[in-house]
Amino acid sequence: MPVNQKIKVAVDGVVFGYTSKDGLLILLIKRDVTPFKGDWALPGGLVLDEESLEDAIYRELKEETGVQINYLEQLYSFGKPGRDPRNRVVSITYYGLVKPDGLMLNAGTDAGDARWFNVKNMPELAFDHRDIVSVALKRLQSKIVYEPIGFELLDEKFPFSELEKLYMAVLDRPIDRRNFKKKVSKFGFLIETNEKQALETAGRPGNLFCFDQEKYFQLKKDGINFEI
Amino acid sequence: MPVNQKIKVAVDGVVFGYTSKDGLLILLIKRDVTPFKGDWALPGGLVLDEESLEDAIYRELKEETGVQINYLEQLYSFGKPGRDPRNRVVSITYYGLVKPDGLMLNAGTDAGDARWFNVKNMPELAFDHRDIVSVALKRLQSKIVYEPIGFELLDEKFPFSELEKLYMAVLDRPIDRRNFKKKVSKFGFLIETNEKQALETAGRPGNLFCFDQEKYFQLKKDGINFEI
DNA sequence: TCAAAAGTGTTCTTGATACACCCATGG
DNA sequence: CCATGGGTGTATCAAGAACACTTTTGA
Repeated sequence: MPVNQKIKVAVDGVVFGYTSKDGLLILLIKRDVTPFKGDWALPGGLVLDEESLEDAIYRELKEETGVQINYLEQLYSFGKPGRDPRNRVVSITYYGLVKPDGLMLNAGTDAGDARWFNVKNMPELAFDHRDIVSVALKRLQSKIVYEPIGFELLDEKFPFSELEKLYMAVLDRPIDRRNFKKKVSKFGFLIETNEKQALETAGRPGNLFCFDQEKYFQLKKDGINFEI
Repeated sequence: MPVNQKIKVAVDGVVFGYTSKDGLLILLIKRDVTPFKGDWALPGGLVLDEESLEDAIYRELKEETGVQINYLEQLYSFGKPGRDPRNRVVSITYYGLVKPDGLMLNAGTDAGDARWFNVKNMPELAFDHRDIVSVALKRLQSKIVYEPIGFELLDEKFPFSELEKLYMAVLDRPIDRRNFKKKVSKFGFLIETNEKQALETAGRPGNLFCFDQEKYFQLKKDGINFEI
């Protein structure tokens, strides 16, 4: 039994954001140390001896980017020898979702080099972070059709078209507006408010909706399952 | 940056088997060291400095149980401080499937204390292994309905009723034989042979079927998705 | 000849898909 | 009054669910 194991444990986070203007976004930081100095990478770092994995990823995200996470879930663990050229590092990765009002960076301490990139227009990434992003994107795509995590990427109140465009951006395919509305409405956790969208552009303003989390959890507990 | 991190990295495996006689089975080993000496636990152990996580779990399963794994997939990583009373251990867990002809234990070196238990009749487990099994079972249940991993729990040739009973055992609910057969047959990767089941009991013997892996991968590549 | 398990089709209901015109607003 | 984007309903088709009797074998 090797008690003198040399493996280190890290956490890394794939944080997604969304705006209809910029599409599906991912949060990266610019490395200021070797290896891969100057390259972009996922936020993350080593786990402290006494903190849980979740605490570690929240701490790293706060320190390095200052974003406010709405949803976080463990993704996968990467541990191939050689993925970090310095030491053997096993990284437990998470993916998170941020609402548009939390996209503002630099609220943290040393977030000077954090930036959002459109997922279709990412730079080269350090380590095996490209693989991690790829797994995260697939997970997001498959999860968003059977749990309403899409709402965690929108403001509290949003026009219906935002939800629709978000799904198109994440799933990367067209969606029929009428069928989509029928499906989503059927579940009953979408509340229509009396307010209307504030426009910056021409076009008819849409009604604002919000997500009824209470009702969703109730439905989920009763065993009703959401599927888009 | 803490370079003197004290966390250890382990792998643990939830290995499922199935026979129509005994139902859905899980592989446990009896601990012969403290802590939890004499209790049952999942097979697993610390990862060696130079081996991949997958190599580690295969090695541990072989050393501790000698089973022959047909399917293996990473499950989840558990890392709460205190889950192991001795040291901080982060465990990357896997779940695996074994065909009935690989159920034989003791082919390994020191597998004297490995045993199969029906999932509905497990003993108390060491550490947080009960939680791990619970996650694995949910994963198996959700995976078996959209990927044909069920075939990895049956012999090469099997009567159709075995497949049906397996699904009932895993999903823990009744299934209509005719509807199930229609669904499964529709995909076209189920081959009917001319052979008939050898009976130990009364009743009409069923035709034997086998799973066409080639065809399945072809269909999958073409983007056809299986769902029971 | 009885008990046990396998084999097989049809009907009905529900959900999925395809599709086009009118409405409210800003410029 | 025109351009832009939001809002809405129906008809067709496919898949899912419910359901019972006949056949083959061992005892």
